[in-house]
Amino acid sequence: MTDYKKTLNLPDTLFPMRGNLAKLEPEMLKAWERKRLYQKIRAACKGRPKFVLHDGPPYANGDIHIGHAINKILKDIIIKSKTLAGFDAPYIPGWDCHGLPIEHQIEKKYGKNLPADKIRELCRDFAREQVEKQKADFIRLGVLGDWDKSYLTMDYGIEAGIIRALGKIHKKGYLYQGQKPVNWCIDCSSALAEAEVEYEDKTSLAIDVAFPFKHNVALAKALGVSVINEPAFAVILTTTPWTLPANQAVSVHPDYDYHLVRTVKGLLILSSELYTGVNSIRSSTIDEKPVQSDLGNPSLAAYCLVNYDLENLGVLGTCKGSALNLLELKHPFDERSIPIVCSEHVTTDAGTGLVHIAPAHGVDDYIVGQKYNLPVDNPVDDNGKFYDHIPLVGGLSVWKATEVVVQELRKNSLLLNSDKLQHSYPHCWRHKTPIIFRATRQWFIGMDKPTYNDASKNANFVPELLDGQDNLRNRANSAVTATEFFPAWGRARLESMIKNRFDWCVSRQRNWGVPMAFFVHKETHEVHPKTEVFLEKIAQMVEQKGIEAWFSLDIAEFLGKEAKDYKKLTDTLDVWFDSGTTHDTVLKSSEQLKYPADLYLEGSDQHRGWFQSSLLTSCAINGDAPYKALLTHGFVVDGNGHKMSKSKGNVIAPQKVMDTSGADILRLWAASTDYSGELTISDEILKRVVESYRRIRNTLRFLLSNLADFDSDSDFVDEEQCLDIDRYMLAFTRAFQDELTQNYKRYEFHVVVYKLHYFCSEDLGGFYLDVLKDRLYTATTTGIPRRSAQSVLFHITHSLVRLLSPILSFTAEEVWEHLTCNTDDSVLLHTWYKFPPQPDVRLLLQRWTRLRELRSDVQKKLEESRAQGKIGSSLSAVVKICTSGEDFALLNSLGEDLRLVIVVSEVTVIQVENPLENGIFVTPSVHAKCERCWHYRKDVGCKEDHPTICARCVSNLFGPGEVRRHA
RNA sequence: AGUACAAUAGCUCAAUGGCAGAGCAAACGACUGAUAAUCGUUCGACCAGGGUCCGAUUCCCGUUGUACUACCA
Repeated sequence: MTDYKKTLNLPDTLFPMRGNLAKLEPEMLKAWERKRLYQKIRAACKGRPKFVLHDGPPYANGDIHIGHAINKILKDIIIKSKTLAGFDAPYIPGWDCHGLPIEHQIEKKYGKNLPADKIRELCRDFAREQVEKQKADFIRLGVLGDWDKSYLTMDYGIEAGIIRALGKIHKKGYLYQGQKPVNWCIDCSSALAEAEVEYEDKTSLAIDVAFPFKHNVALAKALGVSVINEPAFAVILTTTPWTLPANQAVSVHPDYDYHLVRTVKGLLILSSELYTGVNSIRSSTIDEKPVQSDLGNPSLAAYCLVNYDLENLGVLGTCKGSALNLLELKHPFDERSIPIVCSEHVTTDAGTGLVHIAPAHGVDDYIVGQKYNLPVDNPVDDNGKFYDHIPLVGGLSVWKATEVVVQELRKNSLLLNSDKLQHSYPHCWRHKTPIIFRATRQWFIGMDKPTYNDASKNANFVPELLDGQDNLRNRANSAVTATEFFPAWGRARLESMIKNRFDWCVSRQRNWGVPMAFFVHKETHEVHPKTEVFLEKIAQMVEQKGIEAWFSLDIAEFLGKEAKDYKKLTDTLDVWFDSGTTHDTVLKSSEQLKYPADLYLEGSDQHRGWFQSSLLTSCAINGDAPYKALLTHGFVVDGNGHKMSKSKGNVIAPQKVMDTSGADILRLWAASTDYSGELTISDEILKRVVESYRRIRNTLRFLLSNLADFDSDSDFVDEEQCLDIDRYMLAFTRAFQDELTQNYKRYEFHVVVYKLHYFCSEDLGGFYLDVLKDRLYTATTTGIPRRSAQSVLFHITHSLVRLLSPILSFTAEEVWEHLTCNTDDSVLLHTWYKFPPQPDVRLLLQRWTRLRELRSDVQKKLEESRAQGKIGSSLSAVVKICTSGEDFALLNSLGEDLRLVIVVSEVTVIQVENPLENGIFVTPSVHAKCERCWHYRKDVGCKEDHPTICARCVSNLFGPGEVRRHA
C-alpha cells in the first residue's frame, strides 16, 4: 500500500501557531533598534508629503498606566498607517518636566527647607529618571519613534524657547498683572496650589447681615410699589465675617423672586424661592419653631425669619432679582456705597438668596466682580493681618477681626442672627490650618485684551477670520472653526470652553519652573522698557545653562545703576505654559516636524488642558491654531464601566498585560475598542482579544504555510490566467483593502479590527481557504491550478500583513520575515500593497457573492443530514440542487468544479419549472473514498496498480494533471 | 450641582422613526491533511421607567456610567 500522503502538497511553515509574544517582542525590539528601523523609515520616506502628529508630552512622574498606553498606541497606529499610506510621518515623543507635582516629590523626599537651586537640581534629576522609566515602557509597547531625540520641556533649548515664547506673547500686549484670589496659607505666607489644599470640617460663625438701602424710591420702583417710607435692608448670610471689610457688592440671582417683608426690625429683602437645602443651617432652631404659615411655602424668607425670631408683618412687594440689579446699598460699617449685582452662582439651599461679594476673597466673587468692574481691593497682608490703614480691623488677624466685625454689626443693629456652623472648609495640607482666599498680584494672559501689533506683518494670521475685535478670545474662536475634530463634538466642547474661560493666570510662586524672566520696577511693578532685548539675552544664557541662569543672574550686570529700582521677578510659569508652547519650541525648531501639526491626539481631558493651552499660545503668537485636526479618546474604565482605582482593585497595568500576553494583545485591544467613548478593559475582554488574536495569527500561519514552495519570481500566474474563484478573491481582497485603508484614514481602528477578523474567519477560513485546500494539497505541485491559488494567496498575504502592521506590529513583522526571508527589511518600510490591474470585476464579484449564498444554503442542508447521522464529513455527501432561472445557469456554469466549491463529492444541478420544486437534497455517497483526496468517487480504483485512488488523483500524479477553470 | 459624551446578545462592534446585523464566547456536531487548530449548525440583545408619534432601539424627559467644571456665601 502506497502512502499517498507523501504525494500531497501539505502546508509547511516554521511560523509558530502560538505567538509567545511576551518573549519574542523584546527580541524584535532589539532587532529594530539594531537595524535603526525608525531612521531607516525616515530615509525611505524622504521627499514624501509630511504628516505630523505632534506628541503631547506626558508628565514625567510615575509609571505609565493604561491611559498612557492607549494614548501612545493610538498615536503609533496613526503614524504607521500614515506611513503605509505614503506619507512621511515622523514621531518625536516628548515629556513635560517642570511643575509642582515633581517639586512635591522632591519635598516629600528631602524636606522643604532646601535651597531653591538645590531643589531645581534634584527636580531635574528626578524628572530625567522618570522619563527614562516611562520611555522604556513606551518602547516596549511597540511605539516607534525618535526615542534618542525625544524632547523634554526641561531641555535647555526648550527652556530658552519658553522664555522667548513668553516674550512674544508679551510683545503682543496680552500679558498683564492683576489681583486674583488664590488659596493662601497664613502659616506658609504663601499661595497654595489646588493640590496642596485639603478639605476638612471647620466650625465657623455664620451671620446674617442687613445692608441698608440708600434710596427707597429706587427700591420702590424696582418692586413696583408706590412708596416705601421705612428703612429697608438687603440681607445676606456669610460664614466668613472677616471678609466684610472687603465687601464690594451684594449679589442676587436674576431669576429668583424676592419679597420685601415688613418686620419690627425694618423692611427686609429676602428671597421667596423654595428653600432647597437639607436643614444643615441652624437646624435646631428650625425644628423647634414652626414655619410661619402666612408666607405659605417654606421659602428662604420664611426660614430666615424663623431664624431671626421675627414675625412677618406683611409682604410689601415682590420682584425678580434682575429688577434689583444695580440698586445702591450702604456698606454695614464703612462709608462706601455698594451695588446689588446679579449672579447665577446664588443658590436656594442655604442663606437668604442674597450673597455678599468680596472679589478679593472668593473665586465666584472675583468672577462677578470682573463682570461688574468691581475693585479687587485686598485688605489682608501675607500673614493674614489687615493692613493698618483699614478702618475698624486694621492690624488685626482675620480670625480676630471676625469678633470685631460682629460687635460692630451688633452695635449698628445690622446683625440679624449669628450661629455656629460646621462645614467643609479648605485647609493647608502641611499645617492643617484653615486657609483663606486672598487676592495677590499675578500675571495673566488676557483673553479680551486687544492685540498689540499690526496683524498684517504676520503671514499666518487671517484677519477676516476674526469675529469682531482682534483679541485672543476671538482669535481662538476662529482657530477652532478652522480645526477638524474627531469625533465632531470636540468642537462644541472647545468652543464653549474658549467662550467661557477667564484670563489665564500664568504665574506661579514655585521653584521648579521656567522663570518669568522680567525685571519689574520696585514701586510701579512695571516691566523694564527694554524687556524685549533682555529676554533674548536671558534666553541665550538659559540655552547654555538652563533656567538656573536666571535665578543666579546678577541684576546689576543687566541694569547697571538702574538695578536699585528693579527686582528680578521670581515667579515661574504655569507648567501648562511649557507644554502649551511646544508648537513654538518643538514643532518650529525641528527639521523633521512642521508647524502647524496635522494632528494633536490626547484624552478628552485635554480640551481643558493641552489642546487649549496650545491653542491660546499659538493664537497669541501666530494668530492661528497649531493643529489642523484634533483627535480625542476617552478614559479607560473597567468591565462594568467604572473608573479604575487602586482601592477598587480593578486596575489593569499595561506592564502586566505585556509581560503575560504581549504588547500586540494590548495593541489589538486598544484598536478594537471604540475610543471615542470610554474604553473598557477587563480580564474577560482581554481573554476575548487573545482569542481573536489567535484567529488572525492562525490565518496568517496557514497562508504562509501554503506559500512555502511558491517563488514569486518564477511561479506567478497572471491574473487573466487564474481560475475564476481566485480572480474573484483577488478582486474581493482589493476591495477589502480599499475599505480598510479608508477606515484607517478616518481613524476608525475598531472597524479595521472587526473587518480584519471577519475577513480572516469568514471570507478566508469559512470560504476561500476551505475551498482551496483540495486544490493546494492534491493538484499537481507546479501546475497552473495550484500556482493560480498560490499567486492569489501571495497577494492576499502581502495585503493583509500590511493592513495588520499598524496594529499588530510585532506579529506583522514576524510574518514579514517568514514571507520575505529578508531580515534587513521590515513591513513598516513599505506602503499599502499594490495589486495587479484587474479590469471590470463587477460581474465577477456579483456571481461569486451569489454562489457563496447558495453554498451556505447547501451547508445548512448538509448539517441536517449530519445531525441525522447520515453523513459525517461533507465529502461523504452527494448533493442534488433543484433550481431554476439565474441560479440554475450560475450553478450549471461551474460544471464539474461546482462540487469543489461546495466541498462535496458529487453535485447535480437540475433545472425545474415550478419554483415550488426548488430544493437541496443530500444523500450519502455510495462510492469508495479516494485514499488520497478523500472524495467519494465512482472512479476510485480505475488504475489497476493504484486501486485506492480516484481518476483525478491518477491524472495529478501520473498524467497531465486535472483541468480546472472555476475553482 | 452644571455641561458634554455614552448606554444594543456573556464580550467587542453595526444599522435604523417601520422585521435589530456581525464576529467572538457558549451549546451541539464534523473532521483528524491549519490539530492546544480547522469546518458546520444552533442559541442569544435595543438602560428600569415616562412622554411625542399611526409607529420609538432611534426624538424628548429620566436613570446609570465616564470626563470636565463647581464644591460655595
